[in-house]
Amino acid sequence: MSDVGIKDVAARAGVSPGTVSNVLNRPEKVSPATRAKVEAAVRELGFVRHGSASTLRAGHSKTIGLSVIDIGNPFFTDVTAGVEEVASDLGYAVILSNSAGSRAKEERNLLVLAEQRVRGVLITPSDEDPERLDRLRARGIAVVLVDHPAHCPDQCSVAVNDIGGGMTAVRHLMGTGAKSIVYVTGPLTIRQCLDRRAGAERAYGRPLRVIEMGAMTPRAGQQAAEKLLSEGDLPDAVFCANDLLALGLLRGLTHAGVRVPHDVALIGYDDIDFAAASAVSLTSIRQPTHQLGRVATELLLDECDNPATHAHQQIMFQPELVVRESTR
Amino acid sequence: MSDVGIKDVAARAGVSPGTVSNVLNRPEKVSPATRAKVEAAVRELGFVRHGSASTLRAGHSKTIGLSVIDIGNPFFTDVTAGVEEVASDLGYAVILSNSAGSRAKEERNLLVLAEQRVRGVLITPSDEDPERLDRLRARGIAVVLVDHPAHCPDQCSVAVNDIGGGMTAVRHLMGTGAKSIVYVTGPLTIRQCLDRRAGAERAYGRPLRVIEMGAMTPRAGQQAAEKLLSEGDLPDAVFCANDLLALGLLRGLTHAGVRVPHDVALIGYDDIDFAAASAVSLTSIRQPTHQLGRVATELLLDECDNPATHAHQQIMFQPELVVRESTR
DNA sequence: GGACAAATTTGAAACGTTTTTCCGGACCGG
DNA sequence: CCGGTCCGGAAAAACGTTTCAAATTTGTCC
Repeated sequence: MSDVGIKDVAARAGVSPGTVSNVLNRPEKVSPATRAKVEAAVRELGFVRHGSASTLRAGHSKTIGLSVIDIGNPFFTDVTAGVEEVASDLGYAVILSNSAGSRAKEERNLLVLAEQRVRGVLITPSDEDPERLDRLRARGIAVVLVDHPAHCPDQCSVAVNDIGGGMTAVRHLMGTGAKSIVYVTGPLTIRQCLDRRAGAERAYGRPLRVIEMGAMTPRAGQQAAEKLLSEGDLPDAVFCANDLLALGLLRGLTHAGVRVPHDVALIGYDDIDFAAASAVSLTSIRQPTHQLGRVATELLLDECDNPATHAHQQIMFQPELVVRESTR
Repeated sequence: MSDVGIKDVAARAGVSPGTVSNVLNRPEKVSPATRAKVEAAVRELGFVRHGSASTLRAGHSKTIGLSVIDIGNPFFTDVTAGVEEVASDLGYAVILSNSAGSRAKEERNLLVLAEQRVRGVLITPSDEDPERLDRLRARGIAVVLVDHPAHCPDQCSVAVNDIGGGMTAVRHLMGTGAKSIVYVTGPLTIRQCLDRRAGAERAYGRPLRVIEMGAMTPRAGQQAAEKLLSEGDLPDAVFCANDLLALGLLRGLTHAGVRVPHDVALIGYDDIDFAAASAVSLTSIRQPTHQLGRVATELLLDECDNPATHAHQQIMFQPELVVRESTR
């Protein structure tokens, strides 16, 4: 039942295998009459093309790889959803790999992708080292950087302006009258955290008081609240490097009897779904996550399907302020 | 640079292609000396096996498919993370497809998976119709049902006891002294929502007052709060079919000045990360989501790699009550 | 009606592995 | 020292497509 090949279809339709292949791949090259015959045979026999054979002979596959840093983070989930949408529409399969913050795992995953002969790879690199990616590209696998600006103009990238986002956040806080502002962040080895701080300080005009946590989770946010409270003098406002931190912080402050936004204003980053749903809804910097995934995939597939006309682009989206209760 | 094949390696190592293949696939069949030579050649030439050629000849691939209903839902995200972990460990690639609740899209995705000749498929079916899956299995593609009990004993499935979970939830609420309880749910066409209600009513001893929403999102939860408030008499407790609904409801109630848990106790379902982080932390029914993904993948790969000894299993996990502030 | 061009279709040779059969030599006991 | 066994490695035949040149049919124009 399973082993219906192109030859069986050919026999059934009374044509040669080559013609069947043409019907499958260049329908316009074959006369309507035979095309109909072949399509009927395909349907009757339940023929399904053998992707591997096709890939082997044609030299390229219908799959792309997606390598993210943390599939559990709603940010990446949204990106992934966007990627899957576009890829699926164009008949591409998406091979998902999660580097889980481990450089070694990322490396292993890229090897698997190379073995699968993916057409291209979408990746949010876990560090700045471009060497692994250059190796992929040397293999003829297109690479598009996601949420990371390209380091050179010979490749595509899709990112969001984190410096601008940081500026917007702090400008908004100052607009509500905040004088003293604290920046609560994840590891400052992460480019996003760094850039957001840089933007924030540019708007602030001088260095910010920084609380750096080891992770960017609700739990870490709650710990940050304790730290903030134990340090004594409360700031007028807090800028968190992402919403998970902000939600945890919000909970920690509320518990200690600190009222948000009355005592302390609070702004997050990412505008994940839960930002609007928390007890005090969270002002945040919205990133076009879904769009990020979609555009990155479109760029990648354009590079694959139209290598001749493809022009590499480094796209930078602008984030957007979403004002809610936590800063009102 | 890219096109180093097994022959090139063979030439370099001074052996035949067949021997290289043996080193790659059955290292124990080849003498240590030649194995070392071949491995050196592989390293020097940067050889990467051509997965498609391998699949074509060997008749089976190193990929599995994962078809989920909504990649945006933290529940599925956790499952996906578990799947990816196990698959990646065993050298399998995961092709992700998101049916987004659409039967047609699910069907298209399954076709793509069939073309890719995946070894097996993990699927949370979007409806009860087993026909599509039987077709896959007729093709020799193993299928494991995720978060859905198998309808017949000739296949594997991994699910969580939703009836038991519903019972646990309502028993807990009654234990805190609640007399009147409302069930806030998503569409009752969804098996999970139905089962949870069934369990809840079994514990309650009579039909529950039900508020059925069109979606299972925070927004829908907030609308449910409005509905609840407009209907006048507040219950002692509310059981929500998932945490997203519960978080939205919590926000809606809090806004209206209703105190949780003092005026109304509240329990959710899933125990997503944000349940612990909300302003009033949420009591919930925890499902072993990550485990669900892991075990399902282990079953699938066992079925693929040891077809002889494999015994189909229908695994049913028990959910677990996590008590937090919203019911204290 | 014939000649030439265009449009279709054919047939066979790849693509890079795995697998199976087969062969030469090393090793063993008698 | 001989015959039989084993073991490691070689050679060649698949696997199911796509592709390309060649062959055939169809169509056009005088």
